[in-house]
Amino acid sequence: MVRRQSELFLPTLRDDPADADAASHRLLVRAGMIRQVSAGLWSFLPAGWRVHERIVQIVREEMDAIGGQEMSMPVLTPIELWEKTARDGIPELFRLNDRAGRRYVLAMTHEETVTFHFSELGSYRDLPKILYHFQTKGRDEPRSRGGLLRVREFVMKDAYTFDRDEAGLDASFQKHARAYEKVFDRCELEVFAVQAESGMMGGSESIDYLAPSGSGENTLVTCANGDYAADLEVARGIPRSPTFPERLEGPEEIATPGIGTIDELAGFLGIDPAATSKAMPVTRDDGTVVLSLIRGDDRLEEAKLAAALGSGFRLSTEDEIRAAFGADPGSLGPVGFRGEVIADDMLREGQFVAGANRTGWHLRGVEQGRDFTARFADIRQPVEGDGCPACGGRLGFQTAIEVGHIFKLGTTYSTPLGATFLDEDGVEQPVLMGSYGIGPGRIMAASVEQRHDEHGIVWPRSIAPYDAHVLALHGSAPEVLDPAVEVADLLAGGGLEVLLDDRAQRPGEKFADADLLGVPIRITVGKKTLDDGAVDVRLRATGSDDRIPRETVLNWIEEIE
RNA sequence: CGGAGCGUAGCGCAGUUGGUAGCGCGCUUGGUUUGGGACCAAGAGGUCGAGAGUUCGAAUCUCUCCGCUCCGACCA
Repeated sequence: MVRRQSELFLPTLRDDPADADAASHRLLVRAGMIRQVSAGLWSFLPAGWRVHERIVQIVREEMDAIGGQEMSMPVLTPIELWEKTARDGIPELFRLNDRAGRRYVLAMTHEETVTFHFSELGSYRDLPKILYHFQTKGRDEPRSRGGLLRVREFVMKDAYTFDRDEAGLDASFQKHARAYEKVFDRCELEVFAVQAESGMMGGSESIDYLAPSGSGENTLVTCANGDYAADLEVARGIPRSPTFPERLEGPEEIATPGIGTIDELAGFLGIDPAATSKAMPVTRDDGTVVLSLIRGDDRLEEAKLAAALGSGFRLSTEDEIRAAFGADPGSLGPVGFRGEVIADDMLREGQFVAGANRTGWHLRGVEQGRDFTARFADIRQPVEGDGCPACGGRLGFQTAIEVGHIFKLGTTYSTPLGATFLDEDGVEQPVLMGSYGIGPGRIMAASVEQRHDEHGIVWPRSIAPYDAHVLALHGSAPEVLDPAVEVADLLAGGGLEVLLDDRAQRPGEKFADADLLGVPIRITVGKKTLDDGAVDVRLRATGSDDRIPRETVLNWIEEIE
């Protein structure tokens, strides 16, 4: 197909939009692909939608390849379904009423709906199944940002699997993991598959797909050796070993007047900050105060603590702290504390300085087991340069975008929604489910983040808005436009999607717009070369130029592929 | 929801002690141009985010509200 640029709705901008920070935000807006309607609400303009739909098609093909069946479920969902799974209280749910006062939500995901439908099946003979759809999701995000990076309404491909047993669920899960790898390969997107938190989805196992990016919401932790990749929230790093002072037979009180921070404490005592401990009291949702304890030079990873506690929590208030410890924050420690202590694994070995639970006093030589007992877990946040848990190499951090996430849900949804089947023995069993999401808009943004230069976007062929961009310099002049149309038709006849810049604009503006839009192959038709019957072809990715006879352009393109 | 900032033409911005709104880009018309965002000339385009107040007079001062951005909290 040939699209004439003079007809295309493609409002490119010469300047960056004022509030755009992320490269993808900046360039997608400038290239005339997306426009903002309101906070977190974006329209895709024609060229941008073509990219989106090409990604959608790749996802569709890979889903179909693993036996997925495409369907469609409504965005508007009666709230009763969400009440059954106790997800009606999620703050991100958009809620609304119809004229009769019936209550609805805008689906933020479709586990409830798909499981509701699945209940119509009832036999082990119906299993397994893979159902999926592309549908708009609504999420009342407290803070949308960065163009397409985090939005309040977006299209997601969500797939759901139904299996009779763990082995089946595992097989379904692995199929999706492989399909996702293929999707990202085909989109030429660099993506790391990492273990992740299951968050509000529940379930046992999940894999997050993170695309390294100049801008994003996740921090990807990787080892240079390629042995390890994880999201910062679950990553495990091995910090340096502390330099401990001489061992003491028992804890020894020491006055530390006015000292509140670890740096002050370590400086005052003349010791390694890593030989101190930091006490961070938190209050569980049920109101009990728990003491979380980490090494003095570490930071608490709240996601890990939440997982270890198995409940929500918040930092304790000063009043709660005084009531529980009888001391001010800054002098707290595990020795003598009557409540639960959860300590970081790094405190298992050695003697540390800890607060004495007496304002202005600390204890030296505190060791676990002898002086206090605690439950140990990995609750520290890794830092760059930590040792890799797999190989001992150095860990590095990268900003990343979450482009997909797959979950083993088990019976989390099937039980409350009554999705069961009868096995061969006529026994009713809950079906085991998995759920698998991928965001085409985020893939689009991540691709731009990974592939752009100072002039604009550099799309991979697979998801580019067009395969080839034919520029007719002196566009309105028939002696140039006619051969340009010929070239465009030739390419289209060879199966390419072609954008023909037939506008009357000056050459420089056409080149600049072409660079911005980022179509992989550019063919320039101008007076300069037409005398020789030639055109110039340039690859956006490499900037390489070739001058070739215009009738052989298609062969040239086939050759380079 | 906390902190910071910004709302003036399609986009990017200026507007001093309050006196009735401007610049660049873009757009329209005519002309000269045309291989990396041309030039000349003539034009069109604004409830100055909204409301209330102070004032003879408000883009400008006061109050309230709304919207948007960034940081944090949050995040299937």
